[in-house]
Amino acid sequence: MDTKKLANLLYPNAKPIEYWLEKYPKRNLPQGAEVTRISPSPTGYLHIGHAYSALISKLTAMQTNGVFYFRLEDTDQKRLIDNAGDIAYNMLTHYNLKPDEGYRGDELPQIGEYGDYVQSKRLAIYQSFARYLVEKGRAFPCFCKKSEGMEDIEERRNKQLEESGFIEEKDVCRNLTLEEITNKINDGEPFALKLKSEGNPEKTFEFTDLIKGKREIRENAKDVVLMKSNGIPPYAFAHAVDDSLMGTTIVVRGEEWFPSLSAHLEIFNALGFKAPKYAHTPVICKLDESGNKRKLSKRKDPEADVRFFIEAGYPKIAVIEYLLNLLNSDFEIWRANNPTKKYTEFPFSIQKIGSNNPMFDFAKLSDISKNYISHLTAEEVYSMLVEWANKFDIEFCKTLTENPDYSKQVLNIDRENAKPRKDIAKWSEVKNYFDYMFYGIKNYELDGIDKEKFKEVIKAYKDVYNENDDKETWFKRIKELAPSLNYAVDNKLYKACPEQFNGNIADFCTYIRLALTGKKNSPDIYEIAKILGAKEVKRRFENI
RNA sequence: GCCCCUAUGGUCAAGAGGUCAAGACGUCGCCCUCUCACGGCGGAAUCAAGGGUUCGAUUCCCUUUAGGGGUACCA
Repeated sequence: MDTKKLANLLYPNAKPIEYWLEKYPKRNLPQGAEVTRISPSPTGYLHIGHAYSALISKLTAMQTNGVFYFRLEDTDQKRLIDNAGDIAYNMLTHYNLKPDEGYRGDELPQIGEYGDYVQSKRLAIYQSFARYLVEKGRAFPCFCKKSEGMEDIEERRNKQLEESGFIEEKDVCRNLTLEEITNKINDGEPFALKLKSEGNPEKTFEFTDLIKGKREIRENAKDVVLMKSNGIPPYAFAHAVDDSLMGTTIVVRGEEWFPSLSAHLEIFNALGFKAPKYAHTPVICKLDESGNKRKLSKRKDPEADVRFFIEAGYPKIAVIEYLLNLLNSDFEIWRANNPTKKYTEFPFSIQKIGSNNPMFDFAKLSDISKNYISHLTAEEVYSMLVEWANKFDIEFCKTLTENPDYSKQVLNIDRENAKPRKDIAKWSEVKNYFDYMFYGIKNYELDGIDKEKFKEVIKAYKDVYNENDDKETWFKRIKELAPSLNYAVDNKLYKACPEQFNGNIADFCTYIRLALTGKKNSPDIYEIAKILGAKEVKRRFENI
C-alpha cells in the first residue's frame, strides 16, 4: 500500500510534524529538573484524586526546580460542562497547587511556550502526527462503526470471547485496500484512525514505574483508536503527543491507567518519542455501606469533590497535609519535629509512596486539622473563619465582623496557652462551639445535673464573683466558697469518701461553667467571664 | 470470563531472611486538672490461608482467598 497516498487522502491539510517539532523545542532546564503536569478533564469539579496527584506533581517540580503545568483534557465532547476548566483551576489554586504554566481558567491568559494547553485547540497538531503515523504505515483508517454498526463489533468480540477466551484485537479494517478506502472516503464515510499494533502479547518487556518499581509488561496487541471518527483524539494519543511536545518528564496518574500503559508506550514508540517516566499512584478509597473498599466516586461520595472540604471549612493546609501524610507516612514524624515549617520544605519522595489504596480517614484529617488550627493566632483564625463564613454562613459572618475585636478575643481564649486546646477541626464547627459568646444561651446541657445543687451553687457564687479579680484571686474565692456548701477542695479527700460531700471543686466549677455557657464543656471560664463582662455574667447568673 | 494491581492492628503504615514487629489516628485505663480538652503514662489490637525454598519465613517463590482497577471512537 502506498502510505503516502493514504496519508494525503486522510489528512490532506495536515502540516508536517517538523513544523511542530520546531515550534516546540526541547525545554532548557537545569539538570535534574522534572516537568510534571495536572491534566484533568473538565467534569465540573476537582476530584480529591486529582488534588492528590497534583500535590505529587507540584512538589516534585518544586524540589527539582522544574515546571508544573496545567493541561485541560477536554476531548470527550459528551462530558463537557460549562466553566469546568475554571473550577478545576480555582480549586487547584485554592489548595496552593497553582500551576507554573499552562491553562489558567477561561478568563486568564495561558502562560508558557508549549500551548495551546487545551486539547480541543490542538487538533491541527494531532492531525499532523496522525498523518505521520499513516505515512509510516503505523496507522490505518477504520470504518467499522458506520459500515458495520457498533453491535456488529460487539457481537464479533463476544463470539470470539466465547470461542477462544481471547479477543483478537487486530482489526479487520487493516486489510482494506487503498481503493476501498478511497471509495469510502469519497462516499463521505467517517473513519476512526487506529494504531497498527506490532506487539505480541506473549512477549513481555521490563518497565520501571517510579512508585511500583520494576514490572514485566506484556506487549500491546490492540489496534487502539488514535483519532475518533469526530476527528478528536482519545486520551492515549493526545497523551503521547502532548506530553512529548510539552516536555513532560514524569507523568503522575492514577493506577487505573496501568493496564493501558503498554498501548501508550507503543504509541510513543511509533511516534518516535521517548516515553516519559511514570508514577502510577494508588487510588483513594472509602469503606462503603456494605463494608467494601471502593474508589471514591463523585456520584456517591460528596468527599470525592474537593469543594466538600472547602464547604465544611477544613483549612486547606490541613487537607494538603492529610494527603501528604497518605503519600509519605513519615511526614507526620517530620511535622512533629518541625512544627513551624512549611509543608513544602518536607523532603517528599515519590519512591516512598506506598502502593496500597488508602482508605480516606476523617478522624485522621480532623486530628491534623485540630493540630493545625491550634497553632494559629487568633488573628489568623479570625481571618480564615470570616473568609469561610462569608461564603457559607452569611449570618455568622455578620456576627463575627460586627465587632471584630470582640470576635478575636473570643477566638483567642486558651489560644496563647503553652498547650493550646484542640477543639476545632473545621470552621463550620465554630458557630456551635462558641454560640454562647455570640448568641446567648439557648438551652442548658442539664442531663446528669442536679438542678437544685446547680441553683444553690450559682446563688451563692454570684455574690462572690468580682470582675476585677485576677485569675489567681478569682479561683481563690471559689476555693473559699466551695467548702461552705460542702464541696471538697482537695480532690484526694473527695475521692476517698465522695458520699460525704455534695461534690468536689470540679463539680462546683461545672455549675459555674454551665451558668455561663450552657455547656459542660468549654474553654477557660475565667476568660469567658472576663470577655462577657460583669453585667452579662451577672445576668446569666440571675437566669439560673 | 480475561488481564493488571494490592495484601502487617479498626484506619494510615515503618520494617528486615533471625526484631520484644516502629510510629500516628482511633479506642480503653490511669495520672494531672476548675469540667471538657490539652498534656503525661500505660493497655488491648496486626504480619489473610495453604504449600514450598531455607538451619530459620511475616519478609523470597507458587497456589488459593479477599479487595481494588482495567477490559470504550470516557478520561
